[in-house]
Amino acid sequence: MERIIFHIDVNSAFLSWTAAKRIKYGLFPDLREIPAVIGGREHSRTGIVLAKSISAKKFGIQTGEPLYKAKEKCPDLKIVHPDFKLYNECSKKMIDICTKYSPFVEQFSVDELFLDYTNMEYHFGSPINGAKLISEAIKKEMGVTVNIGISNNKLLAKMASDFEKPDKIHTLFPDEIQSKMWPLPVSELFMVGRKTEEKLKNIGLYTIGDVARCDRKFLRSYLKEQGELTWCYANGIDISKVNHKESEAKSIGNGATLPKNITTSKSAYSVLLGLAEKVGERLRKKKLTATVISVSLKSSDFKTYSHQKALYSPVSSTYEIFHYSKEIFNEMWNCSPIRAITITLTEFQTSEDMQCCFFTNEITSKALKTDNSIDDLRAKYGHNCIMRASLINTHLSHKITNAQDTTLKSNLN
DNA sequence: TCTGGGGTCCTAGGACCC
DNA sequence: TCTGGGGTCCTAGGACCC
Repeated sequence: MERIIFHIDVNSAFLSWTAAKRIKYGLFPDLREIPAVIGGREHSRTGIVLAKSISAKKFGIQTGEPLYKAKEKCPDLKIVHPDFKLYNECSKKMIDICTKYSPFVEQFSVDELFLDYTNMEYHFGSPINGAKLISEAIKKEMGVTVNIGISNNKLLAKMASDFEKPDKIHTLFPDEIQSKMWPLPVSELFMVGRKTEEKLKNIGLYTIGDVARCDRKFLRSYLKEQGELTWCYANGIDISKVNHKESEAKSIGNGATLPKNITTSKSAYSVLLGLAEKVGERLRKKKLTATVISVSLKSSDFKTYSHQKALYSPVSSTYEIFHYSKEIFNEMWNCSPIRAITITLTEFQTSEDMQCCFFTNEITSKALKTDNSIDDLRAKYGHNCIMRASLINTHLSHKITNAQDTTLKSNLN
């Protein structure tokens, strides 16, 4: 039996959610009705456009471009800082609303989800009708609009939700693929990025239809697994299921682009310590330990290098994460200026497994106790209530600890 | 003042074992 | 001393997503 799958996508999510919150607090005008963007620190080199209003788009402003460039295109542009805590709350709320229309809901990203509507017609009517009910419920309860794509599988539903925006419902059933999807440029196809687009154009494939009609085996030999996938997607083939069970994270990482390029190992260590604190706190919050640590560096010419280390016993304390990332850093750094640093932890075990680990020594358990106390304090009184002496006044601490710690006040201004 | 931050998955090469 | 092939695991890098 054919399934009915919805893909639900919040229109300019970060901007819409922020706008809805401002309106709730009586702050006008509506950000969606003026040239406005959500973006980081305007005067720092890390400030880029994360989301834009429709009128900002009319000025040629694009997601991902530096804020100063956006401001050049539109001097009156309103810039509002992101509030990731709010976005996570909104994401959860949206899932709650959708779960009333089907128990099979899969979160795909902070602002997108899949919903399996199969057999729900009995309760909520035709797929179009069900989609209208969901769209109206989200609008009423959250004050934002969504696009909903409807089809028989996730890929086609996702492609459909990307058609005309905002506040629209589109279908893309298999008999509509030729007319609605094949004429689109190949770059519009899910999982075709810049590199693959170039390779496809090199062999004369410009539209999704070109790819669909090309020989499957040939494309596979040309692009390997990626070729197989692209051919299947171009033909609307996708057998993946809506996975409504929450899947465990496979990696946890934190990184930072520095205000200035780093040229000494001493300043790199400060950054590593700040990142180790952050990533460690997240790991411990999930009651996990990790056995692989990786450090990646971005040089001033935007090339990234990474090294990883498999550990004999799992770690979770800031002390250990810092210790090993420093070791990895020393091994790999060639003294060229560093633009950004990231620490990533993988290969998790639950911390219960670790507690009975034979190798857990006194230093480790002491470090863990300290970390847990700090984590508790921060959970209660906010991240900045306590800080390592070595990080004070480095202004790196500010950069790292405040990266996502935006207050209500600054968001409403 | 060019280009954030957090993820997943795939590939290719090398080490090591039988 | 020089030779094989298959399998697994690890690592670094790269592609893609939002």
